Amino acid sequence: MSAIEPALVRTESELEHAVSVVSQFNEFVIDIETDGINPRTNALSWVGLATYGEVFLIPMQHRRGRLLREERLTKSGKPSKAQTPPVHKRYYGDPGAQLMPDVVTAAIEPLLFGEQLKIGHNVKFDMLSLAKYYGGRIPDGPYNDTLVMQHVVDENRRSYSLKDIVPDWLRISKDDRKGFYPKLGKNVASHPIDALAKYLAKDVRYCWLLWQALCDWISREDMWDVLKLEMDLYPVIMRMEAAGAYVDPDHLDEMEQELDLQLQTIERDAWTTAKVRTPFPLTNTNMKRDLLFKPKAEGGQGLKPLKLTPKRGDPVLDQATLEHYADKGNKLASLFLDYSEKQKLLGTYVLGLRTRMNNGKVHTSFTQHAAVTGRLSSRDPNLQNIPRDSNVRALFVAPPGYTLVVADYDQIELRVTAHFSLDERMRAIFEAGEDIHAGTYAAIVGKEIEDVTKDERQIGKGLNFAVVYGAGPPKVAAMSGVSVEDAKFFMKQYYKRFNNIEPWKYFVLNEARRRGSPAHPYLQPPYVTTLLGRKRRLPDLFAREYIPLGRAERQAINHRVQGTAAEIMKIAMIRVDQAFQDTPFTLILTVHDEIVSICPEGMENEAKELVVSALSGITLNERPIIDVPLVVTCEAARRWSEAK
DNA sequence: TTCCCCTGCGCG
DNA sequence: AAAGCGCGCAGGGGAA
Repeated sequence: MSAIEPALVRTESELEHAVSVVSQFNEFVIDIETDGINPRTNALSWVGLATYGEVFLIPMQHRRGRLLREERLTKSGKPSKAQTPPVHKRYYGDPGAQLMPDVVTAAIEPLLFGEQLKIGHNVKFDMLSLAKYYGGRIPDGPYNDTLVMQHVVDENRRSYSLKDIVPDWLRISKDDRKGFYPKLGKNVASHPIDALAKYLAKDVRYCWLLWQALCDWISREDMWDVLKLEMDLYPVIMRMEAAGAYVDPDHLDEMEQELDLQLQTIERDAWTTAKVRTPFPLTNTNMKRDLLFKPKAEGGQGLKPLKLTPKRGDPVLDQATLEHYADKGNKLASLFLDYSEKQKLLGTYVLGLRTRMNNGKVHTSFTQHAAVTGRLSSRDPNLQNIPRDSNVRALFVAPPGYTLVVADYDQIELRVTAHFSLDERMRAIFEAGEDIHAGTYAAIVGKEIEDVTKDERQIGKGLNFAVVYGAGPPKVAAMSGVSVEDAKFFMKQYYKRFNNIEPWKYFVLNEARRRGSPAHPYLQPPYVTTLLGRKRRLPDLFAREYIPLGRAERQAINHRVQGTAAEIMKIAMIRVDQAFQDTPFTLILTVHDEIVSICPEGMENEAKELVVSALSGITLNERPIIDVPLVVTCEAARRWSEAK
């Protein structure tokens, strides 16, 4: 490929030209640079655009021109001729004429808010950052995110950064990669304007080429339905991230103080127990190690290390070790354990939330490229693993004047299983609207569902988990509270009674293997699909050893079920978003089989009705999406913890 | 200092 | 014979 000559857009007429060229095409790549990673607070510093054969780079208020001269200083401050003195001073030229961000954002508005396809690598970040310049308006679709596209065609990659993907596409050898995509520091403003232009030109140009290659590949893989769902969901996710989740600030303060106090108490208690003269923080691992494992004569507890670190031979201080000695009655070990538990609650959830708060809200990122099955994931902060029975969930509240509306699917994965397996007995339980776990137990022992006890229902639950996750007798036994022998018996009965489940599993696995080539398990891997055709490629379905083989088989079955459930929820989210247009209702969170919205106080019933019908009335080709009823529970609550 | 891997634990 | 899927984050430990 020929070298890219970055044409900098510095004047209004150049800007007008750039926009008019880009607007002639149906699609374009956009990539922006900012001074920070928080889209709600960062400032725009560069816009890069690419389309058929064209690249435009628009710097704004970039202060460093070309690098004129480097001065190397010794520590004493004197100029030095030595080869690599540690301190540099650099002199830069005039960066030249540039446009103001307001002028640029106004000019590109028709590109963003028009009908053209907007392409970018994680373009969500760019749009959320730009929304500030349009009074918070987030450009609606159509979008193509090359990050999501890459994940659709190859879900098993470790990295999805442009820097790692593009060289694969262009077949750049390992040795040439460093020079091919030079690493620029995070701080955009610190680089000379020409260096940054060169870098950004590569980014937008390669993103454009990547998009073209990915379009072909998605066609080849026949996965446009999957991509369409992801890209229809894209603006919905952006709106959710922008809306954010409200956190009760007073409650957060209270919890922080309470945990602080508890930590201090534990710390003081530990100092007394250890009989130390000088207080030390209970985060100090070396100190804790000494106190537990040094002989009593040296002020320690004289415990025997359970295992040692491989390199230095220090005693390991992990949870298992601490628990071992805490169980034996060592007070210090149990105090250390208590401390780390509270520390985790305080650090991960309380302070973790606090540092990410913005005007009373936290704005998570939902990623579409993290889960191999196609589930969404949530990060920075992760709002999908908030503890259920601690007080943390109660921190999430509706804003003043609003109520939370929380809806979730009942047993969606088992309903999907019933749909795919065509198991009549399993479907009958759902058709009759009965409790699946109790119904499962009743079916295998042949008793009435009304007579199933709580303990027996637990056995049914364990068996149902075993179906979806592929758990073996020991796990089923542990979950059901029965012996391994009994678990084996129940499982055997289960597959006898629900007699289509096992054949269905074998069918899915055989179908997957037929799609692959045993001779080339990586070039042409076996794969399983979801309802819409999302693939999970599993080379290990051809493994000869039973551990990886067994794992791959469990992953295969689980993919079809979990991935399809995820698709149903994604369609539901799009429908909720549509139903919420021109209403005061807002979708704010999703946790796999649950969605959380807010609505003005007093409008709960209307909101609930919209949500329930959006979730339960999903069709595909004018038929219900699965042949098993979708049951939704929905309730209004002041705090997230108060729902269900 | 920064990055990577591992373990443990929170959720569905 | 043995057999739990999918995530993200914090902390420990080691490598660069």
